[in-house]
Amino acid sequence: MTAYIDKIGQFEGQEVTLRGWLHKRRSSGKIHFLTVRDGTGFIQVVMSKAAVGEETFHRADHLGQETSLIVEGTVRADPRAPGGYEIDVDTLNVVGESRDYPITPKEHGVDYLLDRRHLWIRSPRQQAILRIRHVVVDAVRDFLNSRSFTLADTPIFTPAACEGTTTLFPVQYFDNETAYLAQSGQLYNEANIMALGRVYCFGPTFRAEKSKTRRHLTEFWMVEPEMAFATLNDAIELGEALVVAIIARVLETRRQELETLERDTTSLERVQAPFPRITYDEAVETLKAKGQPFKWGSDFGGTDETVLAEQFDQPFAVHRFPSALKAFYMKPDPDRPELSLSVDILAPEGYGEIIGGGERLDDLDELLARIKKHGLSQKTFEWYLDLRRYGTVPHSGFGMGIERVLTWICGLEHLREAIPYPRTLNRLYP
RNA sequence: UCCUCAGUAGCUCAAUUGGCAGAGCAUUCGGCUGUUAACCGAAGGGUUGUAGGUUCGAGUCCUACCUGAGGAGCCA
Repeated sequence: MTAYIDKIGQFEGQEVTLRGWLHKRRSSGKIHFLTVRDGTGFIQVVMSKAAVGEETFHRADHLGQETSLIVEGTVRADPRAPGGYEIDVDTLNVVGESRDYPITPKEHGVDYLLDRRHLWIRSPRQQAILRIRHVVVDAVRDFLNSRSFTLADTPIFTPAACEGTTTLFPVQYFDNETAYLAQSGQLYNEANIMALGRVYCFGPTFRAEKSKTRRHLTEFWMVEPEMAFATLNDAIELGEALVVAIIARVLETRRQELETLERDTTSLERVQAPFPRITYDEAVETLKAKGQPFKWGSDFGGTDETVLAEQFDQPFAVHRFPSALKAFYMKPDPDRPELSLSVDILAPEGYGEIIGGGERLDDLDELLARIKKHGLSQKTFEWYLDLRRYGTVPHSGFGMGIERVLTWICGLEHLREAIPYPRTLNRLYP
């Protein structure tokens, strides 16, 4: 009977076949302790010379870390085992040898590990992160699907900048025209809601910023919901509910992984809607009161975000940023046109911005003026302008960075651990 | 692009004021029937990132370059 470690308790007292990899080996003269992992968990396999005989026992003398193997043995409950069970082995077969595995139980540097990311993901900590990532993605999709959102994927090759400010990756392939890798599905989402009402796109996003910080990747995953007939407030409420749903699902199903990561979950337990909300103006006042040198009209730096986050013990929303700070499609506040109907949701504990969005400009003439003012080509945006010509409606949405959310949930030091194969300024391998 | 820091054994690091280049882990060999970062004993393992310079003598000081990290700007 083939068994998997996460469900091994069902087989107590029974003979099972376990297929996996040798994680670690400890040995005495007449007993081997093999920690085996099979992709679902870790378990200690005990091999005594008396039970298996001289030949099998000596075959296990030199098993290297990460040797793939098939063991047959009896499941036994043991209070000494971290998972509650051990396996007393009868037979052991090596599937693939492994000599001089480069990632040892000792600590390694970041660059060394990233060069071996294809192996690093085998370690317990990285497995835990990737499992939680899966649950986050799953929770996002379930949440949006259950609220009548339709997944409508947006293109990766795009003809121009969605947001003029950031840098794009050019691709030379299409005749007479440079294509760029998408940095947002935003504009296409706006077309899609006019067909489907509520939509989201969920895929990789590319930013050619020369960012060298623990908060940036050049390729990252973003979910972007967009709603027709929706205000800034609707977008904030959706964002809150989404974050709450993700945290609840992770706490519900991935306790063990959070423990592996030694994540103190008390701050996650506190997360509930509604989040504290402050205006940009209030945020500036707070920063000044806390002695930060900050001028109205500039964007928050990393330190500013941390100082603001210290005021709250859960995620919080900052809304109504100056229009000059935000993309051309952001709708101005009717009461104060110098402000935009925009929102950022920031994670607590200094993890920074996880959501950015707002209400979109739905008036044709105003949008035309913005495009001119930003020096963008009207021709490129004709299709986007059509959305204002044929039955425009107020609409809102946001983007949420999956790795940023995961970094916060897992309490990671670096964003690059939150994605299987991180792409940063200087990294394209493996 | 700018600022700061780092680069020594396969890995993580040490090396006092410029004076014999070392430890732990990993590997190999030996020992051990309850280990779980196992332990005990032994062995092998080095062009100190690269190229110059100062000096009787450079891992250490100087110059340039390479690579990486953290941060700024920008953003999710």
